[in-house]
Amino acid sequence: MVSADAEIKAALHTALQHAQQAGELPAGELLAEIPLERPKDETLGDLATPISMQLARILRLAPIQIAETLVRHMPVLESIAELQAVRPGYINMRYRAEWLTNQIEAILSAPEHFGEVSLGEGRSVQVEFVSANPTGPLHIGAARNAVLGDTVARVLEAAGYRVEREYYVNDAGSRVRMFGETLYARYAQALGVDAEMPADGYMGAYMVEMGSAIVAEAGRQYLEMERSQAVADLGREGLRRVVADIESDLALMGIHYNRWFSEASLYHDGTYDTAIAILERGGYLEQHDGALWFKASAFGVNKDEVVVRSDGTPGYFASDIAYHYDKFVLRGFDRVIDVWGADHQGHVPRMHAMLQGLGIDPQRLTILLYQLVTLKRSGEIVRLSKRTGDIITLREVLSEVGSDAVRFFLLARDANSQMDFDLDLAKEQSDANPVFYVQYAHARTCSILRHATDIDYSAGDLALLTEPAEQTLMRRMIRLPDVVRLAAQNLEPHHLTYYAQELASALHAFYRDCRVVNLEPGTEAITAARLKLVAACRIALARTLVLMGMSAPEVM
RNA sequence: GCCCCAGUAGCUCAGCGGAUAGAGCAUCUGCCUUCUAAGCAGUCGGCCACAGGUUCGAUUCCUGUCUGGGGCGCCA
Repeated sequence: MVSADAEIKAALHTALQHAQQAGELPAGELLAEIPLERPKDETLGDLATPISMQLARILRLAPIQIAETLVRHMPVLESIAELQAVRPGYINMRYRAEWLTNQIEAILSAPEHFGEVSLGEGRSVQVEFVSANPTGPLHIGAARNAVLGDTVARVLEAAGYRVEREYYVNDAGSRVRMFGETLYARYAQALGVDAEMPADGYMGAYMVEMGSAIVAEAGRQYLEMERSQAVADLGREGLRRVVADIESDLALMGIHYNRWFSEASLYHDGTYDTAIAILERGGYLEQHDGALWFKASAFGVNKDEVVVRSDGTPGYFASDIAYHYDKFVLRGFDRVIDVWGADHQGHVPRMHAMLQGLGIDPQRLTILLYQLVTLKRSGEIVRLSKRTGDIITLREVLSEVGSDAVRFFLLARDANSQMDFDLDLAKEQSDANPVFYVQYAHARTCSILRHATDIDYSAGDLALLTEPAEQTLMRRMIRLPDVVRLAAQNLEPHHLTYYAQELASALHAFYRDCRVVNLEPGTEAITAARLKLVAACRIALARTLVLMGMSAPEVM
């Protein structure tokens, strides 16, 4: 699809040069970047540039005078029909009708690609998200991570990146041992043995259930082997089950990973040793107080970080070093995005320092932080704790609220802003819910098209669509690529939710103002044109919903 | 004490240095014999937390203050 923006910016540049050569504008430095914006008020125009205001000081002329001069020198454009210099000094522009309808035709000729932009140019990016400890079911707090990560991945795919989704399975370390101990106790209890729960064990009911389930399948065999062996084996078996549950929970939200990466594998295949040796060679490791430290202070970070504890076991940072060495060096991703809750925010500088220590450009790693979600039920904040078992699981919420609503709600806010997720509200909101508003618009387009199954509208002439509602709808539709670009550039998928509502709104207004399927004689041409528009709009709505990971129902 | 995020309509929140600051919900008022009323139209509602600064121009950038959340472990 032709980029109107690029064409216009180039033309403004040309106009400026011509005006200067003609002596109508004084010589002066040109702006590095030509600003182009979409007026908030759609009646002002489709695009506008405040360039004259920025040039006013450099050229020592009134903005409006510069704007008028530039308009006179603008070359003829494929995308723009009229230019107008107005009030403070804006140049407002309106799309050429033919260009606009061509964009709509383009949607119909490549439906599955509508909204795609070439930003990534085939570069590879790994998005690692959720990665919650596999010691219990996912709780609702993980959902924001899941939605953010998966939607960023979808947006980046649409923006031309080669994307891989990954879940980092923390299957090494002390928590996993504790998990095994807990499961051993629950397993033994299920067999009537009076086993004691470890002091810091996982108290949730799911451990009890898992203990019983393993008894049902495997009998007493773990009681008959050596205890430490049984704890290890049960831990591994329990982990396998929890990971399987996590996988199916996320699948319920349409989230599928390319890879489930084992933390423990980093220590078995030599990755850890290799990565640590690089830091050692660089002189970034230091032994003191019985532990091995990474000298983040060598990179201007205020605190060092423990790599190997004084008891000889590697800490989580040791794994992070090896894991990111694997991501960047062994697998060679151009970019990596780690999605983290804001409670881990303090570690970001040390992650970048560590990459520098490994000789990797830290700019290749983006740590996408999101503020934590507080969960409300009946107006009260619900505390979350895996240890006490007082949790609300993602699965519960999904069955109560549904994947589409969970995704939309969690996506609709900037990751940087805190949010309350009110369970009662999410459940109650059925018809007043923006989720249904958008999906209903899609269902409505399908409904219209069902009424026209006998009509061949392939030759419909979009030039006939001159009603304001038709014009507005077309303009909203072709904005999707801009939204994708914005969301991909800033890693801000929440823009999609606002766009979706605006697009749906335009469709509903069109439905009110313009009768589509009309069987009266003499209306064939306009009916065909409108059907074509509706068909294209259905694609735009469906693509938007798909980008948000939501379903696009044909009937509601 | 130091670091990070936020403070915009009654509520939940958008707003990439530019025009009269927007949406949904809530309030109030209209609109279904015609392609789905899960819809549409209208109404009410704002010292953009506060104080300075930079700028032709600040809700947006900078500094400080206040308020809320998160962090400052040989936890992850």
